[in-house]
Amino acid sequence: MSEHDAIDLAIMRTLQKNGRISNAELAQKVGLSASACSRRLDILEKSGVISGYHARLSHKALDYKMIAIVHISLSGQFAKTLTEFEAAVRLCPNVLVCYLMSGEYDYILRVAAKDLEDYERIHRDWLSALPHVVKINSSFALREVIDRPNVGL
Amino acid sequence: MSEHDAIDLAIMRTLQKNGRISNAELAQKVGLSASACSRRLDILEKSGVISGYHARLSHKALDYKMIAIVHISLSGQFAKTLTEFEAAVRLCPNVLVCYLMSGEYDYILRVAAKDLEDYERIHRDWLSALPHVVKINSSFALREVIDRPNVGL
DNA sequence: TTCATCTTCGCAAGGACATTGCCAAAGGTT
DNA sequence: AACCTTTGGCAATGTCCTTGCGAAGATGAA
Repeated sequence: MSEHDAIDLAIMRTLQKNGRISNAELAQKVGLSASACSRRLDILEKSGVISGYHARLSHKALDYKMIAIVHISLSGQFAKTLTEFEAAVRLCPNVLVCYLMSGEYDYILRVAAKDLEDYERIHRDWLSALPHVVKINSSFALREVIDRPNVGL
Repeated sequence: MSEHDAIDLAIMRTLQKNGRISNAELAQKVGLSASACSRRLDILEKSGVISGYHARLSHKALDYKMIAIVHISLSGQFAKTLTEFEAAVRLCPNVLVCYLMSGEYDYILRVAAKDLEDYERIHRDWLSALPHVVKINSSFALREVIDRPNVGL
């Protein structure tokens, strides 16, 4: 594992805000020559510190206006049970986030839907069909207060 | 407001998966010449359909290995109460996501911490200090099963 | 239908950019 | 001091991005 100095952090911070900046401009912002900057960026990408770049699309354009938080309990905590559940949940394209959790519920999901009707379909065709589920609890987001891609550096 | 055809959708889908792809490669993937692709992309960006590009940083690589899901209840649902809470929570850099919710709890937060000790600090210095909070419930992620930036188109 | 108009494409060119090799400077170790 | 490792800058070459221009297709009115 490598150490990250101030320049690496500046590269990450800059690319977090503008992931499609040119290498030349990036180099200028962090105070390096283009070649040195390109090499450092290459290391950050290949080591997995920067795991990808993604366009952020306007919610309006995609019509996914509804976010649901879904708490799910399974019938047991056996490895096979968890594995089968996770394999199934990965197939649902509307599930943005899924965590195995400590506490009252086994999994927490963040699900995107176009509207309530769409969510009803997702719930019926996907969530209810997940294996080993004994309890599903859906809550709906009324407002998105924060949605940061990463921790503020 | 413009309509989006299959090519526009292909551009969005591609850039969602790889936001730093070159325009030449993007053009090839969607079946356009580089110039036509560049012009369409320009329109998508300037119209706000694509609102930005962001590098995705590995939380683990940055030593943020711990994700907590925090459920919070406030003392009331008055507009002033919500506004003050939201203004305060926005200041905490460790809060990645915050939704105002329907259901049992008022807010759900996703918080990144380096370790349990770090989370204890965040809880003490930030979360406990949020105004109008009457109940905080923290759960910890044991495993990240899915973390997608956007809905699969 | 026919013509005018608007849109969007592909092609070409020149200007910008990314990458690689090579060498020098800085820092650490024996 | 001598050596080794790391990392930056410069230069060159190949690639890429952008813009102007003309052509093809779509749209609408006479």
